[in-house]
Amino acid sequence: MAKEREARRGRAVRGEDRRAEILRAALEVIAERGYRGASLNAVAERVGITQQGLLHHFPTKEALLVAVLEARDAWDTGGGSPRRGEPWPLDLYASLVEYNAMRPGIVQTFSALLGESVTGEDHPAREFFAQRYASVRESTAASLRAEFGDRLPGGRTPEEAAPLLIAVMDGMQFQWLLDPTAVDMPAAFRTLLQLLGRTEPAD
Amino acid sequence: MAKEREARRGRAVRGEDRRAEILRAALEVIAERGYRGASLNAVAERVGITQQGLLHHFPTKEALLVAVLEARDAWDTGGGSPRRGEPWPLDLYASLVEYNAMRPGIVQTFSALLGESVTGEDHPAREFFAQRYASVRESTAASLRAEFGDRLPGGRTPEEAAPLLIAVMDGMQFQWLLDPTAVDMPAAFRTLLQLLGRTEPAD
DNA sequence: ATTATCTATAGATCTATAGATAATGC
DNA sequence: ATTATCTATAGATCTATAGATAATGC
Repeated sequence: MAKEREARRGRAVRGEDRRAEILRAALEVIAERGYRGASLNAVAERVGITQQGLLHHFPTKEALLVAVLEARDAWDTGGGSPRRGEPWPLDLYASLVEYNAMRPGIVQTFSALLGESVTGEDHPAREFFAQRYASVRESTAASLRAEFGDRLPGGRTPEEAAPLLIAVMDGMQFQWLLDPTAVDMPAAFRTLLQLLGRTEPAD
Repeated sequence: MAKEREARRGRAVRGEDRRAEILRAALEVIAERGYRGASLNAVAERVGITQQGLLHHFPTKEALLVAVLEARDAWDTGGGSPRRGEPWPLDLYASLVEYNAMRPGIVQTFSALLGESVTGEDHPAREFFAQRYASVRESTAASLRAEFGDRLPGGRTPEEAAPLLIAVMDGMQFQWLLDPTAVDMPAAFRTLLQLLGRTEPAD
């Protein structure tokens, strides 16, 4: 095991590369055991260094979690942030759901962190998620308003509909993680969009 | 602290009473720290006994969790199980959401456990939630079918709509726990029910 | 006699600090 | 000189077992 350590090879992995490796490993371990259950040692082992070696790159366990959360933020708003500039078209939300349906690892990590974050005011992910949901509700409402105006065809305001859309995404993720064959996340999302957007009942 | 222990008082708390006290304390501690983060000692302290005293009533930490899960099951299907006999009327689901909106502690405990349960095949709550959701999807679909027949007014099947309703409940709970002022759980649920049930758009 | 608790403690972890050693980049 | 890792280890916990003591119910 120790023989495989990077330092033994041609050259040690430096700076940003190593950090990225550690973040990927942390994401995996958190998916499997949650943040509280994820030991620094388990993450380090997966990278092939010691737990103390890991702490050279991230001085505390909490710093590592914060970096994971920030990486996700950059990652899934990477193509273009819904926070600045024009609101995303609703189609893009549907694509994101389809994208997530192919990435159980990421979905599992963030569902686990979301669940943990509600335990106690002091959980290090709590503030992150509270702000994230506020921001996502806002940008979703903006997208709905851009598409439909101040009232959706069914009579709802964008601010009423936005939390519903987000709740369906999150709720479906849990059902899907527990039994991927039981539910169809993208279909559920499209159904809700269609219910919100239609004026006349389907035939 | 030690002076307050039950054994010092007139008579020790016996059997079922003590078990109920421990379950209530465990529910609280899990809400605050999750299952992995909940130490037996923290639970025992809240009851006023030692950690070893607690293990007399529940031989392992996992046994305690199982008992908490079973208590919940009995608790919220207590008035009449949706699994046997007639399907619940949809109004009752709406009432349950309103009921939950008054009980952040319970909601927080089970949201935290749901989040943890998706981490790893071996999490002791995983099987519980997998079966629970299968069962709840089934009984919700049955309720929708009893109300609307094989197609809802909007054209959805009960089996399509049921996971959506459940997802909205769960997803809204997370948004609500992170910021109770930001969302209205019962209103969101009623909105979705109305969208699913209506034939004509609202005026 | 049984049930409820306690003290003592084994045996695993876990995070983090201290300080040494080795590799890299000027 | 700086960066990356390692060994050693302190100091907290945590779950669970063993065995003693006290209270309760016949």
